Amino acid sequence: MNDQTDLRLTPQRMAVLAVLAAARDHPTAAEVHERVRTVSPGIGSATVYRTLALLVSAGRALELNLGDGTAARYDANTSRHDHVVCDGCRRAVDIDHPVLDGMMAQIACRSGFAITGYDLRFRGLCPDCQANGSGPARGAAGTGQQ
Amino acid sequence: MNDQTDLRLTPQRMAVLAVLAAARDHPTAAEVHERVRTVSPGIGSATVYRTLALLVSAGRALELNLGDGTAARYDANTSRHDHVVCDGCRRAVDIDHPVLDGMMAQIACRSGFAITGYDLRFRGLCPDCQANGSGPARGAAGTGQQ
DNA sequence: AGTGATACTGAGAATCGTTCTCAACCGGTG
DNA sequence: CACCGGTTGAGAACGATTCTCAGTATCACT
Repeated sequence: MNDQTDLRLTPQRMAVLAVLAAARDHPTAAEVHERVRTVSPGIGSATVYRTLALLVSAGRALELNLGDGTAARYDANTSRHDHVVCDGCRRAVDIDHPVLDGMMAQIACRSGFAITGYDLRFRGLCPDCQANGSGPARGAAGTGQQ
Repeated sequence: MNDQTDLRLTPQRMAVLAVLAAARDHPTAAEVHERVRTVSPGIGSATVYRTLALLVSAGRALELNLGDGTAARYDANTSRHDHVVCDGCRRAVDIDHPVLDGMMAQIACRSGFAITGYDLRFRGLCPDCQANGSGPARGAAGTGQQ
């Protein structure tokens, strides 16, 4: 009822997948739409959203929120990894790091939750923004969750 | 421009602060509005949002996103802590745990970012939802970030 | 080839959370 | 009292996302 039960691989879906696979940044749905349109001009935004959701639930893509109220971003790198988000330019960079499995067990034990995963996001200033002396972008300042 | 530089403590603001301080859950802005209204019936939602933003930037409250696309939540517990979010009922529970300071230094070194903080959120099923056998809530299933 | 059944699509409307705009208001000061 | 800047509430505006719906493509049979 969730997997590829009769799931067609239409041109639109292939285009979205290709765009996502080619992206080295973490595009929003709107950005994906824009890029897909260069190759499949008639595609509608609903289709892009639908396809993105499909890919996420099929495990072919990851959805991530930067923690400010901005649009969700998508990542074709589906291996376990985390992100650092720049407070200046909002860019998100992938990071690999030693995992928190031991901590998950502790948390599970103390909270009574059955822990299935975690999201970890670091905040900071990227090298470029440090050089430019840019402060945090307006509109999201001080709004990192915690 | 950020602190209590000429920040009036109006009845509305006191009401919002009081509601937030009394809340043991993590209410959304709409929930805060609803609760404040019982005490200050005429208050508008714009005022609630404004006040919440004010409290956050004054360090009197924390804003948090559950990572699905749902509304931001507010927390009067401003000490450094993280959350476990239930995939069933969407409840968020505070957790204290040994911190990641060492890891922050590593990440900073490897990524070139100047790391200023991090957001850590665990996902799982709370004891109640485990007992009820509830699967993940519809509408946000499989949508935790990363 | 003809016929359903079903999945997929695009357009646009609808929805939700949030912010903006604006006129009215309030409290303190000169 | 007149003024001033911060504050308020209502409602419009906004951006992101989902829903609705009618039209289309595709498959399984015949």
